[in-house]
Amino acid sequence: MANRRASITDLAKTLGLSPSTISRALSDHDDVSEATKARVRQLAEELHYQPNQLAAALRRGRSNTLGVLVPHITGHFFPQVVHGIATEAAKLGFNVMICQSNEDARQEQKNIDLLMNSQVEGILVSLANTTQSFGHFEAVRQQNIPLVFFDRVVEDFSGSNVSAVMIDDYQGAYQVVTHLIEQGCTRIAHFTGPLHLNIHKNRHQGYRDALAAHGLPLDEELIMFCEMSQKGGTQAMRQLLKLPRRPDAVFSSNDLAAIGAIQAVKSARLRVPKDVAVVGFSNEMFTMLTEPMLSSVDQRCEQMGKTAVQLLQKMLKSGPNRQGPPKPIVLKPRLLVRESSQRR
Amino acid sequence: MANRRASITDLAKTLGLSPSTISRALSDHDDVSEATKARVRQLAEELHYQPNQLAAALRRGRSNTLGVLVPHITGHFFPQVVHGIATEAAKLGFNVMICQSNEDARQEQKNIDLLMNSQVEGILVSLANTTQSFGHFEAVRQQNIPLVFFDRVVEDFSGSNVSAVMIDDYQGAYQVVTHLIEQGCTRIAHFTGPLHLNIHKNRHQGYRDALAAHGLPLDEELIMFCEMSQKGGTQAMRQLLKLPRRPDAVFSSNDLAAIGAIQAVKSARLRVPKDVAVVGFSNEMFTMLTEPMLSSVDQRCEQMGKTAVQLLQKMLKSGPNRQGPPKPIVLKPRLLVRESSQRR
DNA sequence: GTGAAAGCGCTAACAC
DNA sequence: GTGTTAGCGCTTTCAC
Repeated sequence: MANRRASITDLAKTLGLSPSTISRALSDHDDVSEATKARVRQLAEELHYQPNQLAAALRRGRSNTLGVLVPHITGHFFPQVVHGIATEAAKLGFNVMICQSNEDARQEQKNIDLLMNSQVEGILVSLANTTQSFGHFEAVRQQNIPLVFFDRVVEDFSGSNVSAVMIDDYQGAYQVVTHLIEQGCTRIAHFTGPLHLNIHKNRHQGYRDALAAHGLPLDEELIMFCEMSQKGGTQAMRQLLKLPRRPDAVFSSNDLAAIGAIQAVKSARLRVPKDVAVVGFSNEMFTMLTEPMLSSVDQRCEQMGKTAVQLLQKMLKSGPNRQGPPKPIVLKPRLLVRESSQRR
Repeated sequence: MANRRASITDLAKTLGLSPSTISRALSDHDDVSEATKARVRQLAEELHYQPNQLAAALRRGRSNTLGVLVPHITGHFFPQVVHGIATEAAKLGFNVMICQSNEDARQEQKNIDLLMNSQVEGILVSLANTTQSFGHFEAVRQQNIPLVFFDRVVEDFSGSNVSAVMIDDYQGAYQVVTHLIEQGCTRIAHFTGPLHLNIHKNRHQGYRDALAAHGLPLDEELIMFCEMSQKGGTQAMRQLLKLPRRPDAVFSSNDLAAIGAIQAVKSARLRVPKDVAVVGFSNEMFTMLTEPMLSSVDQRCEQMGKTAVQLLQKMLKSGPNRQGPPKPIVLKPRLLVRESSQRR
């Protein structure tokens, strides 16, 4: 019943040729006559011959597969990056194996092993947020399997086949604040999450530096450490509006809290952006749905995936005998100015 | 330089044992002495031995890998389903290879071939919307590779190793309309996209039948064929509000248009849900962010992915000698009543 | 232009 | 308990 697949040996027997000739014909090798190629191709077609990639990969020592390890495939960011990875990988002729660490260091380790056992040719990783030690990547480095970290990277992990792609959060924040200043805002508040997370730390620093660069004073009471949810944003905004001198703008470290801020401003009968301009971060899908539409920062998720694959490809092509690994790439985020911050 | 990986043969030589013993020891086979197992394991550890899955898979004729083919990994729905698939597959010990058809029938075909060549043990597919013919699935059926369609299924494609998972759109719509009627609404409008798409057709039918079942008249002027975007929803709602007898509720076939409707109602100085109750479909992330929060229908995306994998597993375990394939599974959607439709 | 032969790394049937 | 042997399906030298 289970119609065994036709193999090269089968084709060979049927045509009275040797397996090697069949193999060569199928891969369009120069030194097979056109006539033979034609016969082979036709029979392959008829029998629905499907080359066994496993066998080919084993023989060649190349699996043609890339491994991807992400914390999860939910929310806004990772699906988009994965989409970018899958698309670029397909373009370059790679298959993609995807694993999730579920933000768990142990699963991350197991998945790294799994990917290596599956003989992937390269690995793309975004770290689980519980990962503290990096022994499991040591093995990857030792085997000289090209490794690209994206977004959540190990800063001090280098090697001849290791690279990284990140987004410049600092720069994104800096752009936001500069933009707000250009719109005439002078008391710019900042919503941030815990600063031990890089994304918040860098955005926070960009905020401070942009203020300083434009000669604006830093008012600590405008910096709100809040839960970065809609509710958190609403609460933080309510507090700010009670200040004797209330802010005329908010830069929120994510979009959710920014939306909360807009809602709080509106329910205080103030106007966005006239009384308070608001800018978020990440360019989530729903930024287009609010009234007014929320200005935000595009993190170029797909580009990140694409770039990560390209880095991998570069390492694969040049082999380990090279002047160091490709430099880490830092993507420039794009400020998207929408209604919530456009005052003139 | 490229530290070749240790192989079973290497372990065998080092320990003065035969490869088969090593293999058995590593897979914890009963008839290897504990002493030997211990020695083998220790050496394996030391040398960072990683079994070559490719070779094992080739030999066993089982790759331990499932293939997933989706139109794309963007938006709300597919990432969630893929997440469900990946999670369940990992739980059952499968790797997952993911491809995107980009809504293109030709790429779909190529990817199916690719997955088969990669010797996946089963395939999960959601059809590209351009797919008209199904020859490429014929090959899968012939090879007896278990195949599960999810969400976008081929209705009349059956086989001993083919099954499907869908969501009951009709039922979801029916629930929505029943709920609105229970809230006291009597003139319930419906926003729908083109009816040649199954999702819209079924939701539309659910709408009609629910009205009829509760003895409410069907008013064709309340059925709006509109673009299912925020803007489309706004425009459709504006038109409806101009009617002599305006509707007191809207059931939109998706969330985006529902949000548009809410905005139109609000800017007409009417209130949601008091004057017009609104319910969407799909339970997108942003339904929680609107004011009032949007009632919607949860499509149970993750559950769909999980169920699809379980169906595959069932076919794999029982083999082809069975009384027909597992029955297609139709998931019951869940109505989530939020503020936008709660009138009492 | 084609064939013979070896072997990728692993497993499993069969010996002892 | 352990070893011997063969082979999964393919590619690739080396021969002719």
